[in-house]
Amino acid sequence: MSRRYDPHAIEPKWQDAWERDSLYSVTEDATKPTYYLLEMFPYPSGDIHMGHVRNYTIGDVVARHLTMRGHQVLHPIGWDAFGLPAENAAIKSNTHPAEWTYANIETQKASFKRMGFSYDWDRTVVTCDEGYYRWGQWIFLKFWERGLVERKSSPVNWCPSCKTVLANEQVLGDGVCWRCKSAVEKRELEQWYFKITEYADELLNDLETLPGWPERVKAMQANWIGRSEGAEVDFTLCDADGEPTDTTITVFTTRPDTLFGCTFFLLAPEHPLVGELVYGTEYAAPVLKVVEAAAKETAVERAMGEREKRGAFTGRYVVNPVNGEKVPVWVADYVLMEYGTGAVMAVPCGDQRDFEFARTYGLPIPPVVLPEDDPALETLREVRDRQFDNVTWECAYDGPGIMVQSGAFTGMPTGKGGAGVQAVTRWLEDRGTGRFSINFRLRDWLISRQRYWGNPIPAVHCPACGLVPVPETELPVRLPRSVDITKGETLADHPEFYTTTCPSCSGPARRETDTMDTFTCSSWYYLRYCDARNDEAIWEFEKAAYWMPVDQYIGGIEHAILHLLYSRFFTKVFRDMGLVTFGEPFTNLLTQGMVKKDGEVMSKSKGNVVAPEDMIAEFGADALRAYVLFMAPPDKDLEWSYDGLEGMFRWLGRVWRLVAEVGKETAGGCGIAASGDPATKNLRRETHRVIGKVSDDIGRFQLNTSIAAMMELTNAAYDYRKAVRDGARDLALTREVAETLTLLLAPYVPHMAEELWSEVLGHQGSVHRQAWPAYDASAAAAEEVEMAVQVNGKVRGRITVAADLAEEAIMAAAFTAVASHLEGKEVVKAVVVAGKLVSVVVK
RNA sequence: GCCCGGGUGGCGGAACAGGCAGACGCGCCGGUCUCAAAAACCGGUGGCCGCAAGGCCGUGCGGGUUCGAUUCCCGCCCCGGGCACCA
Repeated sequence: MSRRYDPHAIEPKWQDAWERDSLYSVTEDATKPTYYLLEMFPYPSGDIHMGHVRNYTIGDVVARHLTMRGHQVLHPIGWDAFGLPAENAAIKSNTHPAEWTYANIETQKASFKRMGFSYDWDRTVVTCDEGYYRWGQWIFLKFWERGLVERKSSPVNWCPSCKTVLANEQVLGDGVCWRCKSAVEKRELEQWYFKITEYADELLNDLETLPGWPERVKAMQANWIGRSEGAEVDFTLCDADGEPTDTTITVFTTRPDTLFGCTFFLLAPEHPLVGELVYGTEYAAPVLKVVEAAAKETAVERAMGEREKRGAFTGRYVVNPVNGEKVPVWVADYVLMEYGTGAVMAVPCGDQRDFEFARTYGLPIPPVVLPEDDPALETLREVRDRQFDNVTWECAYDGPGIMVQSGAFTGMPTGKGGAGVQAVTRWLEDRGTGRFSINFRLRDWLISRQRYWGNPIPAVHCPACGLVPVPETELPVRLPRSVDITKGETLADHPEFYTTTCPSCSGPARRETDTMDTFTCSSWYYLRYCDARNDEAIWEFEKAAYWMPVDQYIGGIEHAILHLLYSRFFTKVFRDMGLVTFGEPFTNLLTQGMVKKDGEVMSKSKGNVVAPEDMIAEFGADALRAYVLFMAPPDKDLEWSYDGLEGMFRWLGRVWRLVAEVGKETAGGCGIAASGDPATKNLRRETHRVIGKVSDDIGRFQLNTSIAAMMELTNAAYDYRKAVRDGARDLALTREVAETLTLLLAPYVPHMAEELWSEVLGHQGSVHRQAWPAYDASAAAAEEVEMAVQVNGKVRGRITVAADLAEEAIMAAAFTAVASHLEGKEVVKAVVVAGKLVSVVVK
């Protein structure tokens, strides 16, 4: 054993030993409580960065801790290995995406082992392995059987840089691609969809069943799903002469109570009726100008939010079902085809956008809802028919109020979800011209991608039979290796791939050449870990039932919607298929903060990257692990500091020397000791206080304070050595403290703890197979406590009293301690807070 | 505009349930050892006043509740993130 702490000597040694002994492989064991701890699996980008180090270290500490606590802990890892970066890298370096990907996986795997992570390597999944992606295709077929797959044409997001379409979730708020950040364009294309909207209600409602998720993430998902209650209202379209036709146009509104204030009607520029309405009329030119301007607009421009509204009159009218009034139909660029029906009833007095539009184009703004304190209410309260056509307001009013100029509903209180809303909806339902309705912002998930390095969609286009699923028995549809991505080829360039016969009629047919969104691969990997090597089924029901749901999931906030929403959707479908019995995959979620340098995220372009490898080379993996945990609570961002890492290494050196000295001291046995002196008592108490603190803190993910507590125990042990000279020490206690500290440290600095346990303290068997130190509350309890004495809120003295002293006696001692401050004053009140302080109020 | 976070020493951060603000670490200052340095160790370290004992101020700002507020309530300011022409 070397005298100094030398991580470079001990870390690789133990990493090899753990691998040799398969120390972290687990199987189902009905006698133990289970715990499934999962960190989001990485994309194999090559080198690991500090974000990985932090994410996986947090998980590793918790996994190791729970194992020592007697749990059967599933702690797997794998690679989210399909995706565009592999294609881009392949083009750059003239290799094949597969080669690049598998080489990177090896590099990353080596880095993870070098960090000492306790993964069950036998369960590794790699999503681009045939044995994995075939089950992804199987899922696609099962979804299809259940009516959850659809191929349809609609306006979609197109990333010109990635040369593929994107799902709505994959376009960031400012209208750019989530991966490459280039501006996304709109294109009308036929694509494959998963009908996630069928689960919209459940995805929203079940958020309430997830108390272990951060509020922030739940709020973001709820926001994204965007449920609105309201009504559908049918407006009858008039012909060119203004006579009603058989055609109705339906709108969705959250405020049917304001229908009487509808003075114009709007269609989205992309609305299919627009061309037909203006064809061959004098209105065609100005309307088409608006349509074309909107079409040219990029998603970035659209995402800018409220801008100048543009529109044009179509020359046509619709009939308002509540009052039979004919209102003009306009095309307006602020109406979205993607939301609701692409048509809107405009109520300028109650909607700010309609208000601005009306002011721009000189359309009337009659008031239909007035706030209780509006002076105009007096004259309008009883007025059923429209008398006032134009408010003088500066902006629309959408708050609660009284309905006016609203026929039979006049005088009724109303507002969002108010009585008026319900009354008008019922009225419409009775006449068949409207109905209660719920609308979601969430759109179906566009899953097809026009790229090579992904999971092929198992479908065939047959000229006779249409779209035909590939039979289950023919899975997998293999992704051919021969595609030359460096020439920009995709599956659509490979006749040997797409030429096929129809599974239904055996006639010539064309295989689908799109691949699936990589988010489909990551939506079920956590289930596959439960039975990763199964070739007969996606997983064995009992094995998934044994481990799932994931007890603790750890990953980045960037997946607050994307991966986490998709996975929840998949799990609900699996439940409906009978593959699992639960509807939520992740019971608890921790979103870890970013690692920053100089206040900014580490990135190559900013040139502020700190390479984990360099830090390991200098201080070892253990110091790096402990450091990233110590510098901030896991969910907060942390600011990297080299000096801080050095300080961590220093502390580990101190622990090393302490345990080494104790090891030497107690090598020949602990003999008799049992001194009852205060220093010894104090150290014993401190030891148990720290056991309690570290145990609690891990449970709360306060890993930074748990390390601080271990530092305090180290300091206390050194204080004891200073206070009690060689030969006089309680060796049994000294040994107990050293062993306790080693056990507490084991999850954090697994190599050092292993070396101390076996080589320095001379135990048999891995420290990681030992039981977590037992916390003894009575041992941690102090016999005497120091209490502060406050006079009028200021600390004026201190008393040290027996912990169980009666309140009157404490009070008496306190009065004595602050006698000078009480002189000549009258005590008005005195409060004793056990173990903390005495508060005296004087006059 | 709406919804979440957050604002505490020179820095990262503590304070679990309203109870002594600043744990722990970094940095800095002083010291021991050394020819010197590194390492290690010892002591100090919120601000102001004071030789000292001690006193006053102090958790973004302004109020409030309370014996007592970083913590609870009301009203603001600033920073970060998410969503946003969603009818």
